[in-house]
Amino acid sequence: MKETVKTFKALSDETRLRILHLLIEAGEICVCDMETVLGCPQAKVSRHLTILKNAGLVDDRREGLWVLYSLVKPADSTHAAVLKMLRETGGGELFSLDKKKLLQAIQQGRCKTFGVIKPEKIPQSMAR
Amino acid sequence: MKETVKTFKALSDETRLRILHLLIEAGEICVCDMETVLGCPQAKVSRHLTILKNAGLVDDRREGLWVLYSLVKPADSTHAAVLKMLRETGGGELFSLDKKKLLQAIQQGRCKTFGVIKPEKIPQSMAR
DNA sequence: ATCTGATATCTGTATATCCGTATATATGGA
DNA sequence: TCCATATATACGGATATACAGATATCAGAT
Repeated sequence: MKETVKTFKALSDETRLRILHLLIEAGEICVCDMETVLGCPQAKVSRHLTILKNAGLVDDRREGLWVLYSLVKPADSTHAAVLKMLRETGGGELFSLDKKKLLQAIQQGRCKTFGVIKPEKIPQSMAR
Repeated sequence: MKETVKTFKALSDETRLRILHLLIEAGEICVCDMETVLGCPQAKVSRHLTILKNAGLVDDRREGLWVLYSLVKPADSTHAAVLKMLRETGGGELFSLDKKKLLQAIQQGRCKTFGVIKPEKIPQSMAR
């Protein structure tokens, strides 16, 4: 049950929920794109990503200069249920704005992930 | 998304998770039975119940001297998903002990809810 | 080796949360 | 009305968390 508490604590912050919903939408993106979309300073984004990683909710991998984050493949049933719940509930209005901002960043060439890092992996919902 | 954060914060505490699992198991019980089962002081239980109530996760109703708490009928999809998740994940070892303690309290006549308040409503899993 | 861009960590401060203890409120009975 | 039981709330201290700003690390290019 201790682990479950850790999971819920990780989910108890608006910025972290926005990040998770962004990852649901985009699949895998770099930290600087999160800064762009969320409008948060770099240190803040990085700190929250560390928390999500320690809670076992996201994975990271380095790709050149960048670090790309994505949702984990859920290991236990709690995580699976949590991620399913997040997908189902959608995130509300604030996240709709984030999604719009990501789309704009892509269209205006300000998105690194789908601009220069891996343009071929752009998700359906974001492709023009 | 603000509401979602509130929900997760309410879930980010071991005592509160134990209470929720207890309510899943017992259906509706009074505060003093929770004290007995959880082994927590009255004020602590009451405080956590207030937090769960403010988060919209539990309902309460007065029955004479006692106040009986139960899980809400979920209003929105986030709550429904959360409660479903709690039911599915089961709560782990610590809660198994709580369940045992509830059973013992019933058998030894120390449980108010199913001893004097509403003995006819004792759940299947607890009946001898 | 040095420079630059991207990301992570440290530090101090403000705020939030949790807990134990004490006190208040509510209900029913003598 | 007074008492006993059940529950809720207020207060103060300890710990945890979030943030901004500064600094450190890391990878690649020159």
